[in-house]
Amino acid sequence: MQRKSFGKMQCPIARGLERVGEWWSILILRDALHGLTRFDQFEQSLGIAPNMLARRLAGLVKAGLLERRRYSERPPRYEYVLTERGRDFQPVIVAMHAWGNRHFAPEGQSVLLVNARTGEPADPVIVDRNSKHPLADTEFRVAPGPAAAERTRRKLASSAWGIALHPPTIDKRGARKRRNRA
Amino acid sequence: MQRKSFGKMQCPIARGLERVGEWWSILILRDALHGLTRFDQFEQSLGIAPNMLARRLAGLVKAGLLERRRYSERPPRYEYVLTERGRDFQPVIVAMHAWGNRHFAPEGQSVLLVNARTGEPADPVIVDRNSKHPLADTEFRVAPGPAAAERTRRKLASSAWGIALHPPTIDKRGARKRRNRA
DNA sequence: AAAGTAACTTGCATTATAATAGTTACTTGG
DNA sequence: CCAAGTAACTATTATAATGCAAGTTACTTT
Repeated sequence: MQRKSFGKMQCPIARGLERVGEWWSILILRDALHGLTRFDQFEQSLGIAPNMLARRLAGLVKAGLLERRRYSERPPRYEYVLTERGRDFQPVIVAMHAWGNRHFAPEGQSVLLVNARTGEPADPVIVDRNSKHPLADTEFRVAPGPAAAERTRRKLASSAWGIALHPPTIDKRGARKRRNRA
Repeated sequence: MQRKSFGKMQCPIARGLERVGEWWSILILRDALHGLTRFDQFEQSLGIAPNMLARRLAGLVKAGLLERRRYSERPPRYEYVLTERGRDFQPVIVAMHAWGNRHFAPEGQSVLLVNARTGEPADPVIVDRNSKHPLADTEFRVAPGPAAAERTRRKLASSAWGIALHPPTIDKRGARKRRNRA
């Protein structure tokens, strides 16, 4: 069956995933952000089959994250360089990096983010650019924007949507009378 | 063919993707972070087929991002609540949100992140917790950590790895003599 | 002239995803 | 007390996505 498309949902996360949500895509972007540009560099770094790599690179080019450009006329040779859109993906990579290190590195960290000058390890947090407050917990929530459709507004209005971390989900039915037992 | 596993790579991003990199998983986490907990809530919100949802929820439980717990004995009913590991995924969601809004909302933003008190729109940036400097450009780079294997060290040592944004990829071959033309 | 390199494409097997329908175990309304 | 409803799934069957291996093109190097 054809994979269901996220592209027509209004959610920006869904729209983004439509472009980078396939297997390999994010790892390719990781390598591109680390400076790789050539087909065989990606191939070696990832251990990916060439047909898959070709397909993913074409997809990322089509989505506007990479630009395919010829760096040699004869023989024809191409490289893949990040566009602004691709470079803007960096915060996602950094956030993934931090999360992965925190939760899936039981033997200790293998790849660190460090300050380029001092060499000291960095500890990435997301903050609001203006208030400088960390974007966590209950301080921030999602709200319908100017382009939100009616359906989107209803959805945002419904549940306890406050980027609710662990809302108390006590259900009446569970606690209620359990008469006909035995 | 069995999908190639990222779980044994040392990269924290790859390890994370092993857990959340499949179609739907990140959208499920988005909804969970917004307070959804029940099977049918996810089903409606996402428009996902129930078999897919069941598989993904089971996967996220197994990966330790969600906890499946009974909230009603008779009839047996279950809800899915985020674990700490799942809640820690929030920065990735927020970063994706910002990126998606910036690049894939040509009609204007539909879902905004706002300050819960003031209602003002937030502008998420990743900074280093200590230095407060934005983790972008050339200020930060990746480095091998204490648990890095030899292979990982070599890989990190090779390319221009500085989270290089747009390194000048001038190739000698392209510029070099093109003798036997015509 | 043979081997190497870069960037792919083709063919075919195996998995994953999806829509739909069915199942279990109750609760509720009339 | 019986039909309809609700919550949380499983089973079936189709189409697409993924993967490995091998082949191709067009040169460059030894």
